[in-house]
Amino acid sequence: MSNAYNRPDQLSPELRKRVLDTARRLGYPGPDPVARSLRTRKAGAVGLLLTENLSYAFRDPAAVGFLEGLALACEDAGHGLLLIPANPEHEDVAAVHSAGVDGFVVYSVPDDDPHLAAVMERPVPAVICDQPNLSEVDRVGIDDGAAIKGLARHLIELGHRKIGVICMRLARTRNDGPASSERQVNAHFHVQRARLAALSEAFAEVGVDWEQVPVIERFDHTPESGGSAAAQLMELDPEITAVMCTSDILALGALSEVRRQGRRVPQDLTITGFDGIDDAERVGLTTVRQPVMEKGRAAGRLLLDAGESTGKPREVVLDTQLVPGSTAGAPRSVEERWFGP
Amino acid sequence: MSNAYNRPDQLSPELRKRVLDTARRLGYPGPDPVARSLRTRKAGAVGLLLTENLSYAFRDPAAVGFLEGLALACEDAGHGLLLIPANPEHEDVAAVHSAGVDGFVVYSVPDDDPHLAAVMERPVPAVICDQPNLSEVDRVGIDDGAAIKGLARHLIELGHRKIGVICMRLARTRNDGPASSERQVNAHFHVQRARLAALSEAFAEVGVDWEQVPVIERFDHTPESGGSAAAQLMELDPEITAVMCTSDILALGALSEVRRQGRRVPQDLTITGFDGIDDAERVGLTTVRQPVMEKGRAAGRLLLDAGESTGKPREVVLDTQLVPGSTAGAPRSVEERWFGP
DNA sequence: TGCGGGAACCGTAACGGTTCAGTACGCCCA
DNA sequence: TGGGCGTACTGAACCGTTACGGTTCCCGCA
Repeated sequence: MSNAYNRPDQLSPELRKRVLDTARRLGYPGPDPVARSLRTRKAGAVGLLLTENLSYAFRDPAAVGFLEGLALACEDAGHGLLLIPANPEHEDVAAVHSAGVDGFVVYSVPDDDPHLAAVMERPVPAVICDQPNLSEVDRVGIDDGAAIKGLARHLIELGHRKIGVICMRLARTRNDGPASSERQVNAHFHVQRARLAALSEAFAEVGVDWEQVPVIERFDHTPESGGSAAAQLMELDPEITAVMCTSDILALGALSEVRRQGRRVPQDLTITGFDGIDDAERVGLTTVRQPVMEKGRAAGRLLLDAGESTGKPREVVLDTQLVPGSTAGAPRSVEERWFGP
Repeated sequence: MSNAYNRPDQLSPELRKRVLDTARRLGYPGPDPVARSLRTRKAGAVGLLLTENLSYAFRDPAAVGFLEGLALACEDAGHGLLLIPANPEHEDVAAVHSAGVDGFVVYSVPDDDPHLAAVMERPVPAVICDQPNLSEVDRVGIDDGAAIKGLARHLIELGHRKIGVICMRLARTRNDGPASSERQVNAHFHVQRARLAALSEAFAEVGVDWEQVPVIERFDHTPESGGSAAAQLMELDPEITAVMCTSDILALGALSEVRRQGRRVPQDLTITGFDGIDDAERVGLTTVRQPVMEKGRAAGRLLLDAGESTGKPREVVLDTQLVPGSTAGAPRSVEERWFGP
């Protein structure tokens, strides 16, 4: 029976035909994939866990790019891609437990996420993308620190010393407003933590005290968040000459809010992003491009490649690229700001 | 054992704790989801079949919107969403056979797609979105004919009588160029067939002979395709005053090609799209908006709602909306075109 | 003390396929 | 003619779980 479907060469064509005909006559719908999976211990699918509502993943261009790459890798290997419904609000891990997959890709979740813990308990391989940075799991990411340091040095060369920062959520608890340096250091999102730490280092090199640099945190990753954060930042410290955002989405929001207030970019204020999404490049945002699609593909390949033998976890670090757009320029002195150039 | 994990109320907390402790000590990783699925006959996942490479789905904004809605519906029901690797080039339906899912959503595939046939053979429910229009399966879609007729009447009122059409692929075989009316009528993509038929009807009402209307088909659904098709159309019949495209992606490509050639839109040429994607509304394209996200959500709900009892298939038809943008205007007469207004 | 009844617990039979050992049979050659 | 061999096919065990019915145990009541 099994042979008739799966190994045509193992039995005579005539018998095979007879078996198949009979099966059809009896209304047999073909081998049950679940039973097969049970026996062969292969599900033919990869699970994807992300920290946000599933629908969010389709709104964020960076996430969509990642998904595209991952889907590509899965397709190449003939595997399905199972999106796991892990609502960050309900701590319901059942979906992770009941996912019939050969492995997990974990995309950008906080290090204390219960869903992540559930994934780690499952006896299947996992690859973590971006964050968290667990030492015992395969990982794909970029050098967040080096990437944003390049951007920081760019602004420093332009002459900026008084900056403000807008960052994404630092923990699972909502905190829309200034992020204390303690909160920054203890952030549960490794990527944000690394970027902030790198910024602090870069500016320390030119004598800027990080404690004096306002860092505004936003829970929701939307342009609106970026806009309101920019407003808050300018009110908090009108002296700042540059706003560095840890994502393009936030930066685009900030850009439009700043312009709405009548300030010119970059003459009055410099704004930078991070990611290199299409819309950012379209409007000329100064940012860092990271290969989001390639990241997804690398994650998929890492998971599906048999080379699981080596004891220590593998790590793929992809290159990034500084994109000098038109939203960064030299800061104007205070005199210039008041009396013109 | 099973009870300890799944029905805490069926046994004393003390025993439950003992069982769980022992299980942990023995390195038991928790119930196996595949075995559970086999026993309970529930996979907790919905399969999605689309006609294109998986990665395409993440490039087309309309498809992304659909995915978002579908993911939302799945999430609400606690189901996963399995993207099935159905490469349209290889006719390998194994992936459909080995998908452990409770049902399928089929999105916009040709009526002769072997993957679709494989889905129909599986003893699980299915919902078809957009196309094809099989009589025995639940369906979600829009009234393509009525929608594009509205657009056609809009152009007719403006005075257009000589139009050209750019449409998406009509069959699984590549045909980049004019589509004979026979090919139009026999198109394997119901949506395209319906739209072309409706256009022909609408223009017949004002005495336009459809045989004289050039219809350019493009296999790839990209702006580049739209651009080259527009060029071909203008060369084929320089007299046309309007280009109607069956998608926004094609229309945006056509728009930029037409402008590149130095013609003004809508003064020299009217261009229309279909779908209502963000970019289209951003540039003011005259088009028809369809609720893509809602479509995904409706498909998911239809599949997951238990109301499977009724004998005949259910059908959800969503509303569309004419979006009069700035790319449609009154045609200029031949004199005007040559000698100015 | 005996009995009814309910709660707690346990054993076992599917679920549907794959795999592999084992059997039957035909054929060749000594 | 009989032994050996290879091929075609069959049957049974196993994958890990859940559902279900049976058994035990304990308590209350007559």
